[in-house]
Amino acid sequence: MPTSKDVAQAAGVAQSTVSYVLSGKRPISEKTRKKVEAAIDQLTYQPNAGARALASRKTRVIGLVIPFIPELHMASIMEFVSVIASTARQYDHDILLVTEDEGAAGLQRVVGQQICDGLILMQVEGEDERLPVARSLKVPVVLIGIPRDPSGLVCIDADFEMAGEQCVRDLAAAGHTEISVIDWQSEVVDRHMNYIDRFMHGTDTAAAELGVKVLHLPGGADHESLARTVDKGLAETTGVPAFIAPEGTVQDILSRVLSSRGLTPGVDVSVIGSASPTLAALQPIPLSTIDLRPGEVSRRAVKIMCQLLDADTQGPHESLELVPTIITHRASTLRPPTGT
Amino acid sequence: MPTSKDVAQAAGVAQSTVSYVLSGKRPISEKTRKKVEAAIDQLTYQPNAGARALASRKTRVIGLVIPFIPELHMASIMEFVSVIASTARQYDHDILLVTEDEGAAGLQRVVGQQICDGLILMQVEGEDERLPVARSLKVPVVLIGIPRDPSGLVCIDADFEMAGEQCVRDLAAAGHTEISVIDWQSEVVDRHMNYIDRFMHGTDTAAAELGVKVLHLPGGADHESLARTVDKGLAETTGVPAFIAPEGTVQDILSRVLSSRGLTPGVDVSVIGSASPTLAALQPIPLSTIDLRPGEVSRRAVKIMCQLLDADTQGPHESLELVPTIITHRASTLRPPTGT
DNA sequence: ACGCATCGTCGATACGCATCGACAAATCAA
DNA sequence: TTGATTTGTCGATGCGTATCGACGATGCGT
Repeated sequence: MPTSKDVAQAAGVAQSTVSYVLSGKRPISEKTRKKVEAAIDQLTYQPNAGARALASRKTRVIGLVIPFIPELHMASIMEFVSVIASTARQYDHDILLVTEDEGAAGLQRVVGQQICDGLILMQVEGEDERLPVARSLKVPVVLIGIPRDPSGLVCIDADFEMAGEQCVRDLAAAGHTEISVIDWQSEVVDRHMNYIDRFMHGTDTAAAELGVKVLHLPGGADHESLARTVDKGLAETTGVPAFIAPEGTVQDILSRVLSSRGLTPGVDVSVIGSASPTLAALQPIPLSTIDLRPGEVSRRAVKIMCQLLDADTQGPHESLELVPTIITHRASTLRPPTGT
Repeated sequence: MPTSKDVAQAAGVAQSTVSYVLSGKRPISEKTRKKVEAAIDQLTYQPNAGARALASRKTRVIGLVIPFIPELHMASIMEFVSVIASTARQYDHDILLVTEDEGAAGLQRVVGQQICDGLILMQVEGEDERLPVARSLKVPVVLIGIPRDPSGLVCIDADFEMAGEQCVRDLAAAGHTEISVIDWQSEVVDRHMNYIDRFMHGTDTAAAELGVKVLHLPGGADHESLARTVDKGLAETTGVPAFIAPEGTVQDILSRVLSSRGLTPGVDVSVIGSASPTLAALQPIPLSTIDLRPGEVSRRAVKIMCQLLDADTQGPHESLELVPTIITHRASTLRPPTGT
């Protein structure tokens, strides 16, 4: 592997000059720059990351703490991971994976060893054992998710409250007066995922305002328990039933249960799920969705992180950003009565 | 951040002694070791990764090149990623994410900058633009997937041929003589994923041997095109139809199509899908599955990589490892006739 | 008791880059 | 013309660790 010294020699300049050509932190004459760049190309020189990190005290690596809760919809997590990695590259950073099974100690490790300059935590819970650690770390930390006490932390998430409101408003506008909201699976609820409460609060707010009834039902991961849930929802509904299923795994099962009950979404029942536009369109009956915008949340998380890294002002930052959700009507919900 | 020099001072020894305590590469007296370890604890010292990499020429980081093909089943990719990361930690290594959108240049970058000691490539295609690069790199590369020409490469994958055989044998044993194999979606097939051919070859081999008929049908990502495919399969079958759907996204849709055709898996149709045991059990009708063992493949990939890194013998290694697949009977396939 | 191998520790150096101070040359103001 | 600045480059130093050679201390056999 060639070093900057080799480049310097090939270009007939000092090593420091090569460094300045690369960083632009001092003026360099056009002539010298050309020479150096030619030498770099010719040797296919690439700066050594370790040496760079050692000298500059910046690794240009961001640690990404990924959850691995089997109950969660893996596909959506992958969407976060993928977008975060791509976006990081746009800011000339790389992503180091930190798995949950190391727990909070993992955070201390990667920061302590100075493997990365900052951390992004996914799937932050209401009360998260990682929060005290996150607060005490001397590197920027961005949370995806809002803990119960976000003080001293930088958080970003989809606006679940808005999402809940949008769903209820949309169904109410379609003429529904009784709406069943299927909760996340109990395994997830028990982890005190704060976004669940926010979503439910949104549905209730909108319901109270519009004078419609919202029924909260427990979610479930298996066909049978979810079938019971659905039947309960159906039993308590007098008009055309409406379901909101904000979780990916739940909605897959839901649609099957409904069809086994002889109900067709968009005709004698309304269903709103959560999925990307692409996925929604692939369903047998195009699914009306509430888009929680994982891609946008990911992009902004990385952006915030990189801003914090650039600013590198030490003060304990604190901020909270909510990404607006988007509701999209498709064939799985009743059409609003036209006219009037 | 404390350095090994600080530790040395606190323990009253030389910096090099601290280093030897940590690495164990030279004998250290019990007394000195205790002193040093106490100082390490007290200062909560952690070695600086950059400096370590610079001096030792080892980063203890493995680059993981993840695909991001929307057509692929994201959930299963996440399974790979997650297990790879956890396993790497067991070997005291970390995982750096390299996204596909950098293409082959991304590989050169992370290796050239010496951000990582080796690469694991996921989702390797039959003809992959990354292969020539992989061969030319001077670091170990492990491929998950088998390219058409695996010479000079270290590959590991599930034994798709065995999987195809197992599926056909299993259905034949249950009395089926006509079996429909639903291919991967055309977007995936067009990428020349070698595993598809291997799977199909396995089904054909077994079919020829057992004297049963295998019908290959195109997959599809949407309900409508897959429905056509299924109908074609049904039309060409005289007895009880049997379907093999080795792809996650396809099988989800398949089950709905079948139920909309009035067919019940395990009763008047057999279905074999691919899923982890946990997922399979959650289906409305527990799904008979061919387990392609992503977790095991991931673990072995990391293990191979770490062995290559330890051995650090330079010679161009070459190997090919196939992980046996596991077929599991559940309720979605007919029971084999008992007795005789 | 003597040479010799082993043990345990130290000091010095290299790893590749960023950065600071110094300095010569070029530019400018008066 | 001269002093003050700016521009462009160089040399030296430090970042924190691993590792090599050296060296005193210890244990061994004879």
